[in-house]
Amino acid sequence: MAAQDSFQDQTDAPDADEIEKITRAAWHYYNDGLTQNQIANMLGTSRIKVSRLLEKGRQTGLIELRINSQFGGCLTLQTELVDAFDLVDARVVPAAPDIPSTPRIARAAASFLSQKLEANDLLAIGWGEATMTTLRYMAPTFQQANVSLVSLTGGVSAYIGTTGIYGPTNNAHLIPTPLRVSSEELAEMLRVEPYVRHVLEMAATARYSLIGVGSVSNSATLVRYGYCSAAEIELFARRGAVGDVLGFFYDADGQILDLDLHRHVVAIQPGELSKIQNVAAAAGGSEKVDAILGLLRGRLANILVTDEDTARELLRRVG
Amino acid sequence: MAAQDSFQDQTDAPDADEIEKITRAAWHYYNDGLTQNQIANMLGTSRIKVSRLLEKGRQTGLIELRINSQFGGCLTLQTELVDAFDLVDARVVPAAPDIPSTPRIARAAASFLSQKLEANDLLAIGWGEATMTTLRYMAPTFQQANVSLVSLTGGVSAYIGTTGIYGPTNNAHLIPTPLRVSSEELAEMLRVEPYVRHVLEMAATARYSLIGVGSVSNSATLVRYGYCSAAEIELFARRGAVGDVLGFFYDADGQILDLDLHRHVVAIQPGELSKIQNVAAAAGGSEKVDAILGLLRGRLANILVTDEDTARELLRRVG
DNA sequence: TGTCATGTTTATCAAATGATCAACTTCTCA
DNA sequence: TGAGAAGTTGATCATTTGATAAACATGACA
Repeated sequence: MAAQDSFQDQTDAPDADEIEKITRAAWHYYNDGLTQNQIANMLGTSRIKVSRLLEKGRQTGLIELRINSQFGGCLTLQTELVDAFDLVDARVVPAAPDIPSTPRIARAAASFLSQKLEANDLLAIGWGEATMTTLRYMAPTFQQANVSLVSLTGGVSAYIGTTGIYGPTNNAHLIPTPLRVSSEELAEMLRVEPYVRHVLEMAATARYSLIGVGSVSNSATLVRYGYCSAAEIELFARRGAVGDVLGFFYDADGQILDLDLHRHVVAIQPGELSKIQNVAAAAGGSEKVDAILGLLRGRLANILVTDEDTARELLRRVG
Repeated sequence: MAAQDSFQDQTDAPDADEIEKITRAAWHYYNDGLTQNQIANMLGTSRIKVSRLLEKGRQTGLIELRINSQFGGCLTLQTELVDAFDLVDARVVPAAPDIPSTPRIARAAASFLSQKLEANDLLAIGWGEATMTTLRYMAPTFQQANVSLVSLTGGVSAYIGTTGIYGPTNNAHLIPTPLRVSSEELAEMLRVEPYVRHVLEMAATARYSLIGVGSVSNSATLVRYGYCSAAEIELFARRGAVGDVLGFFYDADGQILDLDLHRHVVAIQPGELSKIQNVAAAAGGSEKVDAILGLLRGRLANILVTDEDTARELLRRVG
């Protein structure tokens, strides 16, 4: 469990006073086109301080760059993806070799969701790195729009933490269990536990959900966080698994496999997930192409946020 | 009429190919944190070109800076305004001496509306400089979300022009007449003209509308564009006028005055305007405080976008 | 109280950026 | 065809900016 500490935020959230300053600085810098020096004079502070305020604003997602092109995102690939896989929507971030794609995809996912979520909406979230990173970028939106979080699986509380970054009035309804427990019996007991049940039922009522996609490899997040052993992964692969959602492995057609593991997972049932109107998957990278293909074929998600290279590969493979 | 040419855009809209490039460059620059040199290499162009693409993106509103603070805008003043005048929402841009406030307010208004408007929505627009500037910043949004425009008054077509900046599929339903015509009879004839009538009826069904606020002074836009003479303005002032919406002058309580002029105006009737759920007024400056106060007291608008100084003055005067 | 550790501010400097001006291309009209 | 206008691209340079490291303040703890 200790390993999950690395899920915590690296930048701490700015307080109200700082938000005010960042907002002011950002306005003058980006909208008014003033120099940092001029802003420093107006705000009665030093130039370097302004520089840092802006940097912090960008990091935390308080300052968001929105690109208003054709379809909100970037490329014609988006429409092609929507058509090819019969999706509700898609976002494709431009290719950028040598830059890790997860944070970029997370940025796009955060931007997408921020745009779609309305005041007092409920966002259901799964487990995984992409999900976590996306949430971090969305923190300011949660405060602003009073969006509540509800978890689809156990193991989420570790990276939501007890910090108040999701605002004072916002509730985060999390399942207070690990993603996987040691026995089938325990898992069942937890699933019927009133509070857990309540959260899972609530999750099914969300208008939007955000999930990650796991690949079937030794470097999968599930393995790195100790939820699965490398041996298990190999076994699943031989059984035809190409990826996982919420801890459930599926084959190339997106059919959930019948695995012991699945009875050890504390999460919403995949069948229940499809009750949610908009299921957005955030994932990219060549190692995840198989997993994403299966996911989309099995209609386990209807919105995809990915990167350009992955999108091209998906379209090549499906065409 | 020729005077209205100055309403035209100064920056021409980028074409599809350029939008693609700008989008790519913007992603790498703002989201990935690359330098313009690196981007130039990736895109196979020169550094200076990238610099210009980014500049153009910012100018046209394609690249939009969104500040996700407390209430989407900036300051606690926003909540105070909402409370004091019983508004639906408010946006306040931070004070910046020596910078003209109209474009800044327009930016904020554009950002606000872009956020609120949904696909296939209809936006009703009035006449005036602030409205025109706001629309310019919103051009990319119109293309993206397929929002249609409908005019609340005559005289709008002059600044919408025949350019395709509002997208190929987007319709702009404009009243093809001046704001004011020379006789009462002509005005009435135009108002009952089927097409004009159709547009006005359509306008009343819009979910959002954007209007400017005119002050009662010789420097008012109405005077500068020749719709009113200085003598008329003086007369209106003596009759108690503090401002105008859509060419209709009202007093300090926001009651529309009974003026000959009003029978010469080709526009939706003020009573009809209030059928629109969300009426956003974009205006600021010390010379407009009286006009805005009257507007809000008479509930002629329920959303205000203004600047910090004006907001403070409004609150001082009402308190 | 002193010392160490932590975080914050301040100076310095190299890198990055936008403005200016010159060169070039493209198009128009005689 | 060629001169001229209008717009686009490229080079140079001053300004702006963020990174680095040093100084400073702050607070915990022996």
